[in-house]
Amino acid sequence: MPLSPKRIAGPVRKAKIIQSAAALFARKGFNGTKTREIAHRAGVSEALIFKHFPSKEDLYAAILAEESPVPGLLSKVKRLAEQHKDVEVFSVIARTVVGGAPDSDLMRLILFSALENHEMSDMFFHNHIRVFYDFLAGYIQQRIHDGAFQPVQPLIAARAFMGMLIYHRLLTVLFQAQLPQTAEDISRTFVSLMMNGLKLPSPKGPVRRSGQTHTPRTRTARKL
Amino acid sequence: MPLSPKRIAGPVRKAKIIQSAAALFARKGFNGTKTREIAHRAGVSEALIFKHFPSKEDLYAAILAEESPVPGLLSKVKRLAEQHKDVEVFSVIARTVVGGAPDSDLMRLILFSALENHEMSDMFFHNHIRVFYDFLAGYIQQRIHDGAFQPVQPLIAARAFMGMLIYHRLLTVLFQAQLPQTAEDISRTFVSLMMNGLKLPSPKGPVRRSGQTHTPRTRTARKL
DNA sequence: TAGCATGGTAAGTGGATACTCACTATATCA
DNA sequence: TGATATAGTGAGTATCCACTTACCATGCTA
Repeated sequence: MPLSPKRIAGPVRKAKIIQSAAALFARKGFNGTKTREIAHRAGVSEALIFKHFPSKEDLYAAILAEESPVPGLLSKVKRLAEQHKDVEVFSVIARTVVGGAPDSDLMRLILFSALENHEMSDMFFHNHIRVFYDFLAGYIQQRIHDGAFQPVQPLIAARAFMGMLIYHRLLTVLFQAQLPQTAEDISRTFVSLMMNGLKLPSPKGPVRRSGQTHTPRTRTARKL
Repeated sequence: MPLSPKRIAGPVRKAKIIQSAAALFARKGFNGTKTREIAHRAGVSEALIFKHFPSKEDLYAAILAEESPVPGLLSKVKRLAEQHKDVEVFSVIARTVVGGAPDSDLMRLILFSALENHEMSDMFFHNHIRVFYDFLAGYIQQRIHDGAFQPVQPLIAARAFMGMLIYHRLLTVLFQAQLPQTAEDISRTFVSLMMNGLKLPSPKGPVRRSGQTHTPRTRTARKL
């Protein structure tokens, strides 16, 4: 071993360990990842990990507490929402998610922690996912009130849209089930479906067996 | 120990072991589940597990090879599809998924195996999920050809619809994020959004910036 | 009812794994 | 320049865990 290539400031090492561990936890889960591997990947001894984190659990928690892509997206979307740019609102969200956020590591990390039910996962849900839905549902509700969208349950509609996007990510991340189209085309189709879906219903429209009744403002016949 | 409460036929024991193991693998994943726990839950000794399965891996594979809810649903849907009952086709799928299939254990099992990338998960994807998509996409394509739906990419549309449903299940299974509405109402909203989304676009319709151009057959004005 | 296949277990075993201990190396600065 | 705090490690250790071995128990049938 040469003279002294090592010895880095504490916080830097700590960050490096977190980064290495995150990559491994994302690929193999908490139980599947060994502290020895983390140490090796971070280029340090196993003992050093325990100088920085009391236990493997604590290291895991530190990772999940790191930042998420949600706040950034949310503020961007809010600006568009204020201007009632419906299509833009949905497009930005779609492009962000279909285009790769959250990245596959974060996606796997969240899934793993939810499945293994680490408490941090509830935190993630409440602080990030939930906040986002509440906003999106609120926006949809407002636009229904404005007469721009048909009266649907806003939370369900929000979930439906996010479902298209996240599930698409899920299939690509978990099963490498890519689609032949470009991310841009896929986003556009999702947005198009959603915007059409939210438009006021046509007369011989779909499933209106019970629940909220609502007289469409304009009506027209349509072939088939 | 009393006289002889035990000694059950081989295949029955084996099934019991599979069942116990499935419940545990679903809750804690492959690495998180110990053979000792499986034995305890099945009410047998650890050694007996290894009489039935050469290894823990083999036991896991046996579980994933068990049947899935897909084929049953698929045949039901096919019948409706032949009659071009669009709304019914989507409704049956929606009710089945929102109503609880796959059950939460199976859902978790699939997710875990996908994350831990067990080969069985690829098999599951190809034999069950994929088959289902191909059918649904085929159906959508046919209805587009019939002039009943607007021309979208069928695979993307199929993924969008299944996304709404499965993601909804995912949130309830992973985060206990229930919605206040009944399963029936939720299904109806999903179907309604999808059917509207697939209808031929209105003139000042959404996002039509590029890609497939298509002159709508009938057109009507709609307020806002 | 002897013999045998089958159902079942207690008690290991060897290798892995999270975490510790005792210690060395390097930087900082009074 | 040495006192002190900080960065770092090799070599454990106790425990756990998948799997094995050697053995007992029970039902079946010739």
